[in-house]
Amino acid sequence: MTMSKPEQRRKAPTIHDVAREAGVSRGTVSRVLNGGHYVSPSAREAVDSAIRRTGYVVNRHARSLITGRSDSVGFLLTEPQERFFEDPNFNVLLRGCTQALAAHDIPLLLMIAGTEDERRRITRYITAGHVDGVLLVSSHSGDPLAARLREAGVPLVACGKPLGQASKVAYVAADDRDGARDMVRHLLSLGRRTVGMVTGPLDTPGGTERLAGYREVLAEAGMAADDRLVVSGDYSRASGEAGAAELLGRVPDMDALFVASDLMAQGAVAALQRAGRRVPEDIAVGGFDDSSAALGAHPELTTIRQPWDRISAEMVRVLLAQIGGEDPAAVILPTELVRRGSA
Amino acid sequence: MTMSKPEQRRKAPTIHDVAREAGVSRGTVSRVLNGGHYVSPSAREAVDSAIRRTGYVVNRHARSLITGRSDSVGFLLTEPQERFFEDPNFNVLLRGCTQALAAHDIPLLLMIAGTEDERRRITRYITAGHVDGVLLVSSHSGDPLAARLREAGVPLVACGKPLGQASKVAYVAADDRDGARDMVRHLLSLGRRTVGMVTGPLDTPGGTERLAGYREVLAEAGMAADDRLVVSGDYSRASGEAGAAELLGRVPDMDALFVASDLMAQGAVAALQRAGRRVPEDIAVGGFDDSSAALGAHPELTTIRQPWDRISAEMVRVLLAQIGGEDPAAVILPTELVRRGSA
DNA sequence: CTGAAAGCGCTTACAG
DNA sequence: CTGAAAGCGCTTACAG
Repeated sequence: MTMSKPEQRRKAPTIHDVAREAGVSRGTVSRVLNGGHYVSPSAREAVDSAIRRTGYVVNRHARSLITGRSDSVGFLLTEPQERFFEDPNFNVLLRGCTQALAAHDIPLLLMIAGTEDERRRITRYITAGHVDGVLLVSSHSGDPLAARLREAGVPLVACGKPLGQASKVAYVAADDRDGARDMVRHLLSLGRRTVGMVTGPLDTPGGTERLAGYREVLAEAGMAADDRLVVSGDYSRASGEAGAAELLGRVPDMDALFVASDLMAQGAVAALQRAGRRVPEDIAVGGFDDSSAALGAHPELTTIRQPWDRISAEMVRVLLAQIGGEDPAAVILPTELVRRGSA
Repeated sequence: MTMSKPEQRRKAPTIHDVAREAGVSRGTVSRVLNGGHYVSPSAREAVDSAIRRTGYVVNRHARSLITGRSDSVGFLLTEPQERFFEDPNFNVLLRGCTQALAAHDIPLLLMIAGTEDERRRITRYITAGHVDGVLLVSSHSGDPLAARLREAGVPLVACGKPLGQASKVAYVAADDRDGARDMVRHLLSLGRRTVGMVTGPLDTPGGTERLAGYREVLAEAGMAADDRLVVSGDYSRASGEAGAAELLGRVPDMDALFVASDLMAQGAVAALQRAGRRVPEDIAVGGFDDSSAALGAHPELTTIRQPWDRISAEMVRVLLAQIGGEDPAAVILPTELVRRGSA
């Protein structure tokens, strides 16, 4: 009559077992669990030891039921999924947020809102209080979800400045404009004089700000703005290829190209090489992100590093602060030029 | 005296409000919520309507407290993180699992166990019952986490066959060996005669099975096994580059190369080209995965498609079945040859 | 500093 | 089919 199955999940010890073991009341155990205020050193010690002996782990459901908090956070993706999941930045951000939350013992719930149906379901889930706050990844403006969640009073922090929003949404972003300036200055410092650009989507901050930085530096340098040198992409590799080919057709003597993401730049390099141009000899190419795509290009990309580790850490910090009652805040982080083979 | 802040989170309606509104008892509302058994049509209708009017959403914490289930699932990554987050397959798998679970209204908790500390914390969290089951992504054998969770009786399904485990672990995998056979046959059908291979890590099923398939086909074709033609990688792009360079040094007249992942194959193509070889004219290259890395290579990779959509859907199905009391099951899914420019 | 007690919002036998 | 009641495991005023 031995058990042949894997060990049954035994009934877990409760606060009651710990209290009995420690010779105190359940209230005292709870106080120890919640910061140890108003507990004598001896009681605290007895409880700590009883917790170790019993292997007690708090039942989060019971706790949440009474506190009204879930002690969990949602990571919400509202971009059309294909693009984001193709984007190497996404992984870094997701990992960073997961680990920053883990340090606070807070689980991350991954939510993907691609369709209107999913948006509805997720909105209901979130506003029902199943998460305490939301890390929002959605670079496009006019996202209805952000507005709905704001109205419902859900603590929220966006990755990148939400363009269309009332200014009250907290966000964390790299300094896109400054990064773009650094890259274009670098291209000019190489002696290049005809600098094209493939932008990101112009309804995103990365799209408009990086373009603005590009224009500022050209203006500083006394170069006339030339719209033929600018084309828009959508952050996909394919749009980088198409954009570079288009520009080459318009301005064959272009000798430098600033591409607003590494993945697009990877595509751009391939298109330029296919057209017989050598990178960087004939045309220097600068990317943006310093994502893994920068190493997948040949030559490897000179690019602008976005500090994703810090971005994710700050997103979590700002969100937890809001959950704790502080006001929304905006955080802008500096970028850095990374030189490799392409420019 | 108007409110200037975003709308306060009002107190959510409870089952009690619904009962009052519908003119029934709380027990009846609960029965409607849990499948509607033993409820008269009229009562059910009254409850449904009351739920709509009040905007009631069940409080999952209260439910979980009594049912003992969390109605959530963990997605656990135990690979050293760098490699996985570099792997484009990961995104597809994670998205697929999230969406398959969402269809059941079950949230996915993302867990990353890179260090021993994290492993301990996560084990405690899971065995405390905070998730009902675990989707495990860990290609290496001898992962202590899988064993610990099995012993604790936690429903579990692995992505890929767990090599070192007792046979009792459920898993879902593509048919690695068969896919490798298809690729090598394809290379031979092109008239190539000196076929090298860069394998995956040999403590993973993808590593050993794809190598076994390669050897089988060469043996079938009556070709002598030649260890100089085989080198091991670790699924990183860099290891693909190094592997291809190494093989070229050993066997300069190699005219085909099978690489056990697209990301490694991307690196291999770059290394071959750097060595002055044309792909596919001088040397045909076949990858494995049909991940986004296949499109990032130039030429684009001929590869073996792993059916990630089906893999993730099956992982979720098998896990939910286990949570529902069924025995662990293994599912093997067929692969498919995808022809592109590299072979 | 500590204990006894109320209560969070549900589900589920138990009677009827 | 339905209601009244117990109870899941916690936290938090309230007295002392």
